[in-house]
Amino acid sequence: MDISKATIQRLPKYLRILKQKQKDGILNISSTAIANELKLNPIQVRKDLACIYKQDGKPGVGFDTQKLLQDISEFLDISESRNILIAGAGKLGQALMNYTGFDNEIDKIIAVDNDISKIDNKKIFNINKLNQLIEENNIKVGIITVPKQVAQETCDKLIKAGIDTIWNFAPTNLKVPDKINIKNEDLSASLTILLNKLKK
Amino acid sequence: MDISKATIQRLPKYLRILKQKQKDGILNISSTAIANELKLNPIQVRKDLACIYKQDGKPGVGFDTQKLLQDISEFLDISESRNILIAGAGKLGQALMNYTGFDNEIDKIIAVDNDISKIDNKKIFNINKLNQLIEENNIKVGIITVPKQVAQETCDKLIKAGIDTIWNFAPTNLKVPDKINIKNEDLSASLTILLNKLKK
DNA sequence: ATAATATCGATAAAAAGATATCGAAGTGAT
DNA sequence: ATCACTTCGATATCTTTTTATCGATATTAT
Repeated sequence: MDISKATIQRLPKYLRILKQKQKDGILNISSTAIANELKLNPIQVRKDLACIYKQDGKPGVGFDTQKLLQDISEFLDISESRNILIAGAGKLGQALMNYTGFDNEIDKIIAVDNDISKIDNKKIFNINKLNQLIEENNIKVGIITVPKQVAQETCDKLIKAGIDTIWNFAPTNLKVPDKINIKNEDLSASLTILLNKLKK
Repeated sequence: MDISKATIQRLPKYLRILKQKQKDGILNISSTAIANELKLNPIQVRKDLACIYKQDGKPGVGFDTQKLLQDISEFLDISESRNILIAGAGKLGQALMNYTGFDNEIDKIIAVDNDISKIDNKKIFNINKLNQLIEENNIKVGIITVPKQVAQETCDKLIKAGIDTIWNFAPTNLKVPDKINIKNEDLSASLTILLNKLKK
């Protein structure tokens, strides 16, 4: 079966809830309970879960918290390359480096910058070591948090160095070859949606 | 006509392109051109635009850059409350304060924090002035960038102070009353989608 | 003037996503 | 043991979103 984009996007949310439940010692959880926490429809939750779990839920009981957690984790666990490079160790770059929500998706996260004062040689490195860092750590995924004026050239450098998946936070639309996987994160678009709800 | 969420989300992207085109002195732009830049379908672009423009595009020519820009700007311009408060002046909070992509959505953006060393009384204020700041600036929209451990209590404070729209960046699912407009920004979910593409 | 090309809007079709229905299975109280 | 309740999965329906088709209009080159 094909798993939809919408579903994939909800999986980390389920995972977060399951971890909390497990911590609380709750052995089983129903689709209704998950749905309530996320303000979703229980049927939707069941359908999502049906795509990935190995063991069915039990009628009247729900899902085994531990096993479901395991199944989602396994699905989300991208073995190929879990190291990430951030280009730009400014406020946003450092915020993402310290972000506590990525524990399921990432092993190691490092940054490069051209401002020498930011370099600590532990997690932030000189940008001239870009190629070396990418190769040594087998990095495939890059996050761009540089100012928009230099975003495109930074992007080009990353691609040249072997990165094939890019998450761009600069407010500009980057152009990449077709084979490159890119997401232009548009905070402005997200805010617009939110404000538009307010309007009504 | 009802305008879809998906459409609203694309409008800021169109706006960004139109601004660039105007800067470049390009008087007309076709749906195809816009679509190419964003890797979208031209039909979709036309349909989106049809929802909001006041003047039609011309067959064979395209849309008047200036007028289209104006129409989208007007649509996105939420007059009611364009001032925003950020709770938490850490790396992420400060990054959002300085984010250059919000020019269309926001007039004024200020932050509060409990760490006195961060307070400059210009854009970052003591959290105990929260109620006063929200009232004086007629703020309706709050962004949460505090650590997840204190996110829920921060959220509650904001709502009590009169905020009715919340954008949460802490990696936790906040609970709010039904009347409150909330978006739990899930960076982890976004990254998951990206990595999942990589997998294939 | 004519033909080739680009573009539009309106309507129709297809695809994706969310929700409803229903029979079956498990739990817990009486 | 029975009954009321919860929950499941499968299938069907409905809604939203995207893409295709088509006739009409403007531009450009010949």
